[in-house]
Amino acid sequence: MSSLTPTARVILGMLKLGVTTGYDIKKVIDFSTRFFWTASYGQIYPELKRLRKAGLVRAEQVPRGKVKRTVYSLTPKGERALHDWLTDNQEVLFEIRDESLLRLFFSDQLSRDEVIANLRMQEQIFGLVLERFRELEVGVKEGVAEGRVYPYVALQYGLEFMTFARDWYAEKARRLEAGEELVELEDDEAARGEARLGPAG
Amino acid sequence: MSSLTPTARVILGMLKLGVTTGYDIKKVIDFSTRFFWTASYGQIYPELKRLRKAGLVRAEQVPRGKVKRTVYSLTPKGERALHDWLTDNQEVLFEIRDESLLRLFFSDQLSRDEVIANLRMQEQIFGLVLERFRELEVGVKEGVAEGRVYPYVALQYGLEFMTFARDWYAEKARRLEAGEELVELEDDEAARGEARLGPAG
DNA sequence: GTTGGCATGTAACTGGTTACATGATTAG
DNA sequence: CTAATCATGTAACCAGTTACATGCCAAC
Repeated sequence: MSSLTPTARVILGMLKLGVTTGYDIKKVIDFSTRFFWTASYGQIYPELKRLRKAGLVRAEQVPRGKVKRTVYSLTPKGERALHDWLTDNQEVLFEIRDESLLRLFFSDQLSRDEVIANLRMQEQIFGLVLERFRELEVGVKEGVAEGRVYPYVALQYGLEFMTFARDWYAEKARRLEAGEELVELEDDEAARGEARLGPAG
Repeated sequence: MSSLTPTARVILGMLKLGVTTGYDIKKVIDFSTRFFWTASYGQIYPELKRLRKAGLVRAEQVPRGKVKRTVYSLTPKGERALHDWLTDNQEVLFEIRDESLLRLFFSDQLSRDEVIANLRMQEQIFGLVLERFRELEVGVKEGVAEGRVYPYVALQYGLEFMTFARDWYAEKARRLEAGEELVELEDDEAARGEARLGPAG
């Protein structure tokens, strides 16, 4: 398996895309991968130094005027490490931390109106993110002609996912507002016993 | 905004559902919220003690035989904190960390076959998770009749999301295998310049 | 002249995982 | 008798965020 630290992965990838300084890497992350992969200065700068010590990147001082500025690039070893990671299919990391889902999970504690409010809020949040993605789309699509196809493909995933999530919450909210149940019990017995069964205790 | 730590949120929610020991909380998390909210013993036990000091939960020694065993329950203050958090809509946390998306993002560095392999792998992984969710479905659905509706609703979200993700990767893989492009350029000029434009550098 | 962006960095902290340790009980 | 599971906990570590600090440069 790849021995690169999480932050090293974005860094090497960004260097390969021609992003050269720690500052720029952070900037590019913040309008591209940020929705599924972030990094802060507090990680990027130390990691660049570690990568340099490990021989995966080389550093060059290229000051702009009197502002010191370190330009990084991949060494052959770094290129190899990047490629190895990109093609390594042992255990791929996938993590979601979604507080709204956790709240949904516990929503039997809430009144119908409270649940509706939460669902509508989620609909709105995902809608806003979707809008942000749409704004990105133009710029990212321009990159396609220059060979940066996959950032656009990844963005498509984001657009579709956000659309799915927004619509899912909207639909559940709509049903609750219409007085429908979110879950229909198939079995008649349980269906007759409907309504106000409190949780276990 | 809610001042509960991330781990405190699941704990209070689980206590309200009638899960009483640190051990049980961990067990229940591991087959329910784990896909969008985890916690380890290293967090749960210390957090239970903190919550007790803060007066949100009370602890009672209920040994089973000679095995010491601490049963926790919510105090009125804890109930209030839980409800406040569940209805607090200031800034809700949503985080994804998806390495496969990051790799997709950088996939212009890879050959078509390598990309296909990655996409197929993702399809498979999401398919497996989907199966796991389907296995959970029966048990979780039984809870609905006892008033635990929303765990099942949350699971529905999971099922639909996994289906979406699996199919998305499958479709992209299919297209690449069929020799289609993942992105059609609208503009003719760029379309003629197709193929092998390396990234920026 | 002052705001904002370029550029780099560090220290303190938080949140979380992993591995380890202990010991009782139950099921086979 | 022994493996699995119940039950609790800690220490070491890792990853990551936030806030702070510095100083130059360009634009208004």
